[in-house]
Amino acid sequence: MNDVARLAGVSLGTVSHVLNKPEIVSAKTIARVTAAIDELGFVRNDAARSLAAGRSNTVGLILTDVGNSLFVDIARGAERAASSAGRSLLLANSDVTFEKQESYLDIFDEARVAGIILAPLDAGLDGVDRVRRHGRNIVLVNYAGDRTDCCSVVVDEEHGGYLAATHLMDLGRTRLLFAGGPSDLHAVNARREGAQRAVRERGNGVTLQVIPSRNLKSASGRSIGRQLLEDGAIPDGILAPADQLAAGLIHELTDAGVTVPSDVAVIGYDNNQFASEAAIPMSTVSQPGHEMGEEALRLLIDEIDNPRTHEHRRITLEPSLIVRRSTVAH
Amino acid sequence: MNDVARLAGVSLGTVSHVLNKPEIVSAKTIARVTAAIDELGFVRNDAARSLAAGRSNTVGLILTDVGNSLFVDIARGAERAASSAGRSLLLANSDVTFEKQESYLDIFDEARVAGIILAPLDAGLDGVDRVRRHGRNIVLVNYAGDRTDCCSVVVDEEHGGYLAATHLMDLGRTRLLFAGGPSDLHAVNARREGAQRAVRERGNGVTLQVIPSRNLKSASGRSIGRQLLEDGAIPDGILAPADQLAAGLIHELTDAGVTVPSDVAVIGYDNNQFASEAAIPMSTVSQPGHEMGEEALRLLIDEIDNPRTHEHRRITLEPSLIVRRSTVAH
DNA sequence: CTGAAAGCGCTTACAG
DNA sequence: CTGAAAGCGCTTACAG
Repeated sequence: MNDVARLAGVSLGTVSHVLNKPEIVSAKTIARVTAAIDELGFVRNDAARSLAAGRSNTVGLILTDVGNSLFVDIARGAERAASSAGRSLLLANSDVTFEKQESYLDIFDEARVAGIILAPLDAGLDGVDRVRRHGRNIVLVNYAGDRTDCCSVVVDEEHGGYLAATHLMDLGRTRLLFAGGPSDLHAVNARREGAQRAVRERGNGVTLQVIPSRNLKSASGRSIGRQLLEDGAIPDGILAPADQLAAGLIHELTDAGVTVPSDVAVIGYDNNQFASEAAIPMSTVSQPGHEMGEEALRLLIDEIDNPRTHEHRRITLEPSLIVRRSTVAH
Repeated sequence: MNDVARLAGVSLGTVSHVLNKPEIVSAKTIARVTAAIDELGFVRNDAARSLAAGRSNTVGLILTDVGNSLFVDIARGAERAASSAGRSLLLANSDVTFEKQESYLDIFDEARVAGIILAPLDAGLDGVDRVRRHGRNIVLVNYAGDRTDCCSVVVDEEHGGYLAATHLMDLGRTRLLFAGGPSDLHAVNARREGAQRAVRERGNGVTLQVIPSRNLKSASGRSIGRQLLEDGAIPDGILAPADQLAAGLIHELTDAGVTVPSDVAVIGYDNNQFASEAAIPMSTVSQPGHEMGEEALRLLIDEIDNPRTHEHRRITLEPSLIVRRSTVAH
């Protein structure tokens, strides 16, 4: 920057002003300085800038699982909102690992980013406190426990379960199964409760069985499918709290000659990319990932820009039903 | 850090030494300093550290498309290698957009990261030059054009096409189709050439037709499928240069009553996550994403740590064939 | 093994 | 509108 100032024949401070507050600099000076910048190929040192300014321009986003397209959508939404707010967005993947989540929180904390958006694991929100004590702004997305001391963007998981169960009952299914999911996962519980409420409200002799599983992966779906086949008691409607799990289930059942959707209608959750690509395109409950990312970033920017007046709030978005051939033949 | 020094009763420099070169500090001092750090909840300011040290500890990775699980694998591999090298890895998603790729290069450049791993678009490698002129270390992954002035990790795409075609011929297929892909994409061309070489070497009256498409998405596969059905000339073996495209193709054909694999065997490319989850699990050519990420990070670290002795090289990894039910019924 | 001091490259009141 | 100068929080020779 010194070189730029010398070449342009102005002082250091003026170059800085051109970069940060061009509106207070004369057009002529701006032209001279930008010409010098181009000639020298100058790139501002962001470390020095952050240090001197006491704040950074970048925002960090920690995702639970980039293998799940929901989080990719969140990232895209956040990225769009960030670039229209003139901020850069850096990503980190905690890969469903608590230690990595904590480690990335610390990395962003050390980097003195302007703020952090965290899609947290159920495992614990301790890191959030640690980072907030250092004055870091943080917004939670996708899961927020019962925290009200920071902003969050969540989806009404209970309603998602309700939508799925209602859909199956509308199709005349009466022997329902909520298949899979660890029972210590908040989202899974909420989705199950929504399904149970739908069945309760509808009454009419509809039953809802529940079979938990260790995780939400395809293999869990397969093993539940095997179990159903062994017991010989196949339900006529299945709700799975994850598309992957639903895919494994469909797989196992159709391999054994069970027909989807006529024998059993199956609905997943998350509207993952592959849900529409499967040979039997999958009905699912879709979460508005883009919107989640955008809203989260907007809340964060508000907190950064208006530290005084900012009020923490929780935005709850609604999931939507997507009907494909795993529940309704065409 | 000043507060830490005061509380521990040592000088600033000593605190810094405890953090960076504990081996030259006495055990007693280390204990006192770490106690003070814990008590104060001190977190080192990375901007100041980078500025003073003249280098950063973090490495940036720019991915083409986090929606493609190949890139997620690359990120995981790089992440693992980074953490075992004591570096932090920050991700950015260029989302198959040239402007975003360039913008993230600049962001990492401004941040003075220790190095950048770029999975570049075919569109152009100009940004690479710009960033290298600023002394930034950069390693290319997945595609490198003909650059030899920086390290790169690529996969033998031609061999992948060869593997796929050979597999189909081994199954006795004689009327092959290389389906889809824009012909200006390097990877697509290389895969097609590999397939053509396999057919040429094998001879034996095997034919290989080529139908290009605008992109590699599922919809392109569907439209090629429709075209084949209209023409009434269904090949008995299809190679697609992307799993998504293959999925669309399989979809369209099976909907019309064509049986996969008995009527036509279909093989995709990339071993995306959904390839194994599909109702007809898909044969595909797998690229060693984890290894690509690890090797790229290793090359980068070598360049960072040994600026004098480092020699640029290109590592070419081999793809492998994964056989599933879209080519071989069980 | 420890401390004092210069310096990294910027930003930002402040004075003019 | 522009310039001179202090200071952001560290690292790192250097001296002891």
